[in-house]
Amino acid sequence: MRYWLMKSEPGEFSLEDLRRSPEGTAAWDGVRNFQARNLMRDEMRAGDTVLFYHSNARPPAVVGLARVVGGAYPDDTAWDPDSPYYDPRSSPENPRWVMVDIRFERALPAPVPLAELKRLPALQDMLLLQKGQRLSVQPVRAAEFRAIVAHADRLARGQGGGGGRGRAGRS
DNA sequence: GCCAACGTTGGC
DNA sequence: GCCAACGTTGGC
Repeated sequence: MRYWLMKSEPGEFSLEDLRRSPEGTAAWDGVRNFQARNLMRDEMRAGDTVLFYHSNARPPAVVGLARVVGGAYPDDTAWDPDSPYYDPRSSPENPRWVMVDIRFERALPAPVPLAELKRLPALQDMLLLQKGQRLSVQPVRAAEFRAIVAHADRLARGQGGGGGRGRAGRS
């Protein structure tokens, strides 16, 4: 099972929008970048876990978890002239873009803002944090995934920081 | 709103 | 194949 991070602008499609979708499931359409497409098409599998990231938000943050429902299939919004994702170079006979279905899993107990991610030593090499990096679909290492979820739990308990281990011997 | 960084396009 | 121009992403 692999881990991914997928970006969406909450004004376009938020984690809450996913939660309210039928069966909590929606097609991740509109990806128009070859590298992101190839990852969805060639690497994503049913059962993979997705970190749902709100980009262009205040603050930008990882806000929840989702599950990949199945493998990639043609993105039909590319064939719709009325769609903002229309691409005349794609056709049903020769689809250029693909999408996957993802299902809402849960909101994190607290969003983990980008600034917090940057503070965590375990995430120093995370793709999201590399300069100039802007892939909307990106692989995440298992250790990175665990660090983010653990930090969300810490933030929810109001323990904020350090990015380190929990305090020992609390009473 | 600004702008750095990046991807894509298309002329040559 | 090169590369300038352009459009987009996305944090700030």
